[in-house]
Amino acid sequence: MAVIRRLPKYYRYLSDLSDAGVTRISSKELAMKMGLTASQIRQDLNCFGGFGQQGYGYDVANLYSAIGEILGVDNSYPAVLVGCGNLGKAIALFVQSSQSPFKMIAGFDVASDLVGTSLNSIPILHSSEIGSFCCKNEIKAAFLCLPTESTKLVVAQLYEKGVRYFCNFTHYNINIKYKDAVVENVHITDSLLTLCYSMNAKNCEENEA
Amino acid sequence: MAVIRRLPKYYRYLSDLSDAGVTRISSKELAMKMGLTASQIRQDLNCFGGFGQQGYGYDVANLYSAIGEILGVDNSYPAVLVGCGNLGKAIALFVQSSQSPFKMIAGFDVASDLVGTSLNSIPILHSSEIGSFCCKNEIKAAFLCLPTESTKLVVAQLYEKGVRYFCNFTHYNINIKYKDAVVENVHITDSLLTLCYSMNAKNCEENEA
DNA sequence: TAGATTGTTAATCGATTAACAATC
DNA sequence: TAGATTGTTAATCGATTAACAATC
Repeated sequence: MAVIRRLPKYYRYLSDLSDAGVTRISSKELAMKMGLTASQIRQDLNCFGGFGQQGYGYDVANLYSAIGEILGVDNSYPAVLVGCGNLGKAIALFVQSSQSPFKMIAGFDVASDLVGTSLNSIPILHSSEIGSFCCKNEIKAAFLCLPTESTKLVVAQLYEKGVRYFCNFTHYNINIKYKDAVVENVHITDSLLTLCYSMNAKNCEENEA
Repeated sequence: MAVIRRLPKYYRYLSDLSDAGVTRISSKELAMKMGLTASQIRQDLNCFGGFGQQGYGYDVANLYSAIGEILGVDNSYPAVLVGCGNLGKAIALFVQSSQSPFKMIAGFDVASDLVGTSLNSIPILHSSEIGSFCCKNEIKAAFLCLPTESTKLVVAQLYEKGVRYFCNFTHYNINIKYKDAVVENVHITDSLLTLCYSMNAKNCEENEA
């Protein structure tokens, strides 16, 4: 649902507003800040209940905590990182630093110079231990930052042990085989090529003129 | 347009098929592999011309190179990286390694222990030089991997020197102020919270039962 | 009371799916 | 010719926008 994908954005903007000391905001103002329409914001927020007040607007602190609760930001789901290269490292630090709803409790890799070391206090184990580790620790979520070629096998192991939530930076399409897996794909290559398309289209325009 | 966002995906899958030695494919088969409908694929591809052949399907090599041309993958746009921390580093290597349409020619940072070093042969300069560097090298595209707080100022400098294409990993909303900037936002925090929402929603379901 | 702004319904728009004639 | 599969049109679905009555 498109609304749900916008909730984290609302949450971010409300956090900023709150930090800036703003206590109330109208859908119109928020729309301008976010680049949406006021109508859409009212429609979106009403999916989850009447948070606003006619003639007044929305109470920033109220709305912020309400959306936080809908998203479940106060959770601390234990998660694992598979692939501890540059991207994996960045993601791990990312997950640890911001008040994230995930707690990275282990990293996995096959590189012998990484196994046994740690990533900002997260231990890096050998990938052969993924299955037993996830089983023992009742892991539900995994971050996949490994090469696409190795992903199929890793996902099979994770799924078998009950992992159903994936933040997937690889190009392996998890949902084809595992219909009930919940997957957030982050395909940086696709963003790159989309940007490239725009530059290319612009070029063509200019050449025509 | 939704179709354009799918082009990079088609391109990826066709590349894989080509590597696997597949020479032709029907919309039906491709749909299954990609998790789309055959109808959608035919509709999408027809936006750019009749690449298929009735009764036969699509020629993989043909379609691959046609989409590559539409995307403009053979370009090599010079680009800069702003923010050379863990994420920036991962992105830089990313852009360099895969046959990417961008060529990262410089990185910028304010950290004195980074300035003067290099990132896989890309020189890291001090952020104060961004403007003059981009001007001199006619840079059109920038990758933003710096803290959100510093981004406003950096974008102002880049925009002033003619940069109009941004791959933005920060939470600064470029298009609010710069309407004609073309921006690909990659908001990992949002993906994280969306995933969290799903886990949370599942939990609630279970508690109700 | 008057002004502001929401909640909510209706209208519009765009994207996806279904169907089928065209054609290889 | 018969079978397969596209190109393309029409139908459906969902999401966005506009409008306005309700109400603080």
